[in-house]
Amino acid sequence: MSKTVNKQGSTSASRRRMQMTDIARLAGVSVSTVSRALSGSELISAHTRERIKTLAQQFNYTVNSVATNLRSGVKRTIAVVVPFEPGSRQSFADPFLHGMIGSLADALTERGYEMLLSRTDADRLDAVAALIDSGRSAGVILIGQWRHHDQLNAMAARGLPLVVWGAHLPHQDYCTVGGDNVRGGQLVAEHLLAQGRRHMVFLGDCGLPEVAQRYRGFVAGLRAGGINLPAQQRMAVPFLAESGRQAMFTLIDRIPELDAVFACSDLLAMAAVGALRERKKQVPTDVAVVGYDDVELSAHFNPPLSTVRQPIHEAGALLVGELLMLLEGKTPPPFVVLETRLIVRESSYVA
Amino acid sequence: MSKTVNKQGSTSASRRRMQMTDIARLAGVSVSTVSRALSGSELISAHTRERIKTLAQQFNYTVNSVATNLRSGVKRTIAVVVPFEPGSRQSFADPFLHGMIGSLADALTERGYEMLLSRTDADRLDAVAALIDSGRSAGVILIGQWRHHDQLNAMAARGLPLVVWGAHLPHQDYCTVGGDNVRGGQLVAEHLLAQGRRHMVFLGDCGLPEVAQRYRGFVAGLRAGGINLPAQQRMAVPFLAESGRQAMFTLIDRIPELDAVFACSDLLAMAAVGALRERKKQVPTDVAVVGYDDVELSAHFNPPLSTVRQPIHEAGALLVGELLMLLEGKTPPPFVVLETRLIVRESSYVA
DNA sequence: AAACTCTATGCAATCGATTGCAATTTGCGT
DNA sequence: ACGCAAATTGCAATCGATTGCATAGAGTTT
Repeated sequence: MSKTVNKQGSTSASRRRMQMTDIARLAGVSVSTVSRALSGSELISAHTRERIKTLAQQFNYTVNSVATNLRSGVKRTIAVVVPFEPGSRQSFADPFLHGMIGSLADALTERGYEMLLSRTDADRLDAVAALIDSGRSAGVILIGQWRHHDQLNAMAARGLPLVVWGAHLPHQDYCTVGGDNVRGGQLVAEHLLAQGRRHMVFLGDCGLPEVAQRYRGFVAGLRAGGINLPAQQRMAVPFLAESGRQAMFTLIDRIPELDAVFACSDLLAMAAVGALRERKKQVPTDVAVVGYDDVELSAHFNPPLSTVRQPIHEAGALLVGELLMLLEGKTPPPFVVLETRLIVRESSYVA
Repeated sequence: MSKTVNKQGSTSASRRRMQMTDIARLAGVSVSTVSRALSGSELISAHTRERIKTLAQQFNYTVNSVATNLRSGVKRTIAVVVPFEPGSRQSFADPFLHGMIGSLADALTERGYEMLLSRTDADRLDAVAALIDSGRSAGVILIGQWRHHDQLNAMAARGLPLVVWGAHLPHQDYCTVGGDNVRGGQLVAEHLLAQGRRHMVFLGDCGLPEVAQRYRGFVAGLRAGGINLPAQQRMAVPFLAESGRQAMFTLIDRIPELDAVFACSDLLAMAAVGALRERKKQVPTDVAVVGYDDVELSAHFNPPLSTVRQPIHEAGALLVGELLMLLEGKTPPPFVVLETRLIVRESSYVA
């Protein structure tokens, strides 16, 4: 016969899944034996073990991990939570998030964990706790702390296994991994000053801790060079290309002598370049642009984008590592600040 | 007191999770009553029900969905599988995938499902079956069929609830949702011909069904305009920016009279623009570039990128809808081909 | 006050696996 | 052939919930 026949001989609709009892019956042994054989227990004779394993494979049987979890209490699912701004769900669009998710997916797969991806309203972080309380996941990795430092502290106080990608803040009871945002902002300031720029603007919402730190570093760096950044040279924009573009138009009109833009994400920086181009400003000749994150596309942008690199890959591995430590009852470092480098490309450099 | 105390009064390490028996004891009723009260059953008096719900909230109790699933047999987790090319894990980097994942996340959340995100070696798709067989997820949404049409057919024959984003192929037993790739390629051909372009190149790996269809449409469109596309004007590149860049260099050297590029993804198109720029070719004046997907960034690229729009949002909703139909035992349409539009922007249009 | 509805709650089996302990089989010495 | 240890395998309790059926009260009718 060339065509294999459905083992249940059923009509395609109602196929009951194989389960351990079925295999046990087929092998003529008890479920205990099957369970032990499939988990490779030495208690079962090598011969029986192989026979059962083969049988299971033939019938496409895989142990039901839901039942296993229930019985053994071990969960191998980690929730990765990506908050979005209430109102617009759009924040998922930032390529930085994708890089982060990819690197977390890698790190989790490597350690044998599954990844439950969950988008949550940034204002309803209690849903995060429910992911753990309901047993759906063993722990949570949250990307960005947004405006909810206190809520996160409360969750940590409840002992929820939680690690956060974000800024290190004072009075912080939860674990964070993040870049050195202050230093990042400072590096950009120094670079732009060295390029002879004097009239800068900052794109980013300082309501978010990471952005606030970048801003602080930037302002401090400028001040050290004898330059002030008046409030009207800053615009609080969400991480959305269109918002960045609009904000940029406003700033161009407001500050005619504008010669440099520091955007707190590469996405915003790209949008800024677009807006400048529409207003016939040359990048970098007229206006230098620096972004943040160093997403993959930045190197291929036109012109290639100067930016502050966030070590995404390292971050993913660290976040996962720390969460697993928490789950094992160990105490990970309360915060890790990763090294941050400025990558100068053509968008801010005139030879 | 300002600091809240852990309900269990435990040392942070070993906190046993609340469970239904605890709530039952606290309320002085049986677990059955708690179960019914929390699920809002009319069998329980309104008064008791409210009392129990309040209690549960106070103690941060959420029913353990693992146990619920086991007992009720209903699973509310869907696996989304993103294959990567064996060898390089990089294919996750394509922004189109992120858009797709985002839209699936939305559609699933809306319908009350969780999303298990899984990266799998494109050559080991049997892992996909295991996701279902092991009960980790109720069904699978696979992004792209890659080179595994037959394996997918086999899985469908086994009755696995599976829907695929990709091309509609002959002899296909699994459900697909995809764009009209042939038409897409054809639209690009017509557009480029109308722009007076004559020396085109195609970037993309025709080993993948979707790409092959785009290529077919493109070639057909060119032929209708009296132009041939010799094999050496095509390069099989994976969906990676750097590969696109290198391929483009090769093609520029190989075809001096080159005046148009059709890349089978926006990512490749952007990389192509970068390579052209490095070789001092103006886009679109010297060379027109058209991409595929219309990812969010394309509109903000420099120059804004002409591209074929794939209706990602609609696709996500459809994929989820069809999978849920399968799970309910209904029969969804075997394939859906979504309308495909050419978006002309500056990268291929000279006024 | 007995008989009979309802309403609200509890008992116990069940989902599909794991695992400590008991039971059976096998092998070997004498 | 008998006894005993070692090697296998099976029984039954368990994980945390759900749900059909039984039952205890409250209220109504006669």
